[in-house]
Amino acid sequence: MSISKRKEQEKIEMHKRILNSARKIFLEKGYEQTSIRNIASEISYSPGSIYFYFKDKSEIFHELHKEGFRLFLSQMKALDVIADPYERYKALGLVFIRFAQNHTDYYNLMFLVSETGKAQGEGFQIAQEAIEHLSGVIQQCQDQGKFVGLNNKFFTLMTLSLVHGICSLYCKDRMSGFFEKSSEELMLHGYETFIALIELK
Amino acid sequence: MSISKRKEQEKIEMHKRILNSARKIFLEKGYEQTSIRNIASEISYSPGSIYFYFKDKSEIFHELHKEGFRLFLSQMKALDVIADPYERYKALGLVFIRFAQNHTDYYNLMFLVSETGKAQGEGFQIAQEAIEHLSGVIQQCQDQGKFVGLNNKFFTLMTLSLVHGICSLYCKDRMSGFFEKSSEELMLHGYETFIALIELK
DNA sequence: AAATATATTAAACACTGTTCAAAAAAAGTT
DNA sequence: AACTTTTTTTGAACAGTGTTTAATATATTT
Repeated sequence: MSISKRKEQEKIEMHKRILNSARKIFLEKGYEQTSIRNIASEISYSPGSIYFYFKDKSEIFHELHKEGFRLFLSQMKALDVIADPYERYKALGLVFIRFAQNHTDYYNLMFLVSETGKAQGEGFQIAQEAIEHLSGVIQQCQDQGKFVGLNNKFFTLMTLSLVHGICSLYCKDRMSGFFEKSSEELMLHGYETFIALIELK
Repeated sequence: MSISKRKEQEKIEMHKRILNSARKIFLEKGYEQTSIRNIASEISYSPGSIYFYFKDKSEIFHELHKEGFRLFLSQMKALDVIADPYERYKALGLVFIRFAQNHTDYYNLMFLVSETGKAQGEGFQIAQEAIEHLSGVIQQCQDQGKFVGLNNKFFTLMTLSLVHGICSLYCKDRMSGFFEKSSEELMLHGYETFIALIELK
């Protein structure tokens, strides 16, 4: 029994080792520029071996995709300590922005790389969890008389779009050069302008 | 003289023929899934010949990239007939959304495909033209007492982020499934929620 | 020790972007 | 018309890609 357990453990560790190698290269070079052969040689394995642990390249990607979302969700939920819903709402946007800044490569992997073209099935679920969290906080704001007369779901979508838009422009480097300030500053200024808009509502 | 002119004409037409083939495949399959061999075989040419007319794959892409921006800019400028700046501002967002709907593949090519990683140099310029156009319309709104006390550039960036965010989610198919409505409806509802927010400003 | 199950590999297949020497076609010159 | 030069086109080659698979090595069980 302990032998088969050890075997299982070793299989899990191999799984991890591949994922570590893949994470490093994926985050560094992006989806297309990462090859199975690169991932394998990084851990001194043959390319074929990878396929013993993963169905294909896309499955490795999805694992990291989910990983990114788990990290992201944990940073969102860390804000639960903020008592006031509206303050929490505002902080949520900043979590988004900070995540895009500190984990640009993850952000790309999670939101901007398309690979299969189709929606991500599994990772899809955890993404939805993040959205429902945001929606819940907005509901709490509305319960306190904020954003009255505005549909909760549409407002959630709008908030999401705005923050994602800022982060997308940042991650694709479409922001620098447009104005004189740094991209990091611009993200915050853009978000603050949005906050200034809803401040009265 | 007329011979060399004809030669030149033929070279231009070959250029066009390659671009037509490339456009078809690029818009259908995206950047990575389009191969030089595909483009060539579509017009019954050898792969090597493509390189007589274009430096590399990326140059073909950039040509289409610029093409998309020209189309986009023309749709923006068609709104110049709207006299009221604020009405024009609102319509500009809808142009964005409609463009993403009607030319999803162009939108992907223009804003979401990254290929080189670096900012697009040439196509960059025409993108900036679109931004300055938006900024100008916002300035006209501010001249009429709208959006007072808000920095023009930051407000431009915010508007751009919001609309681009909506379109990005749409184009990457990250919108359907979240709520019960169709993606097309959601785009409009999201934008209308934003408009409802700034209506009072 | 033999048989079985598991894990790993190298080679192969059909692709990719790109280069380049050779061939073909067209144009210019005598 | 024949010869030369230039322009255009080609197909093979190179180094790379994801993936499959038959052969091999390792480890476990009998």
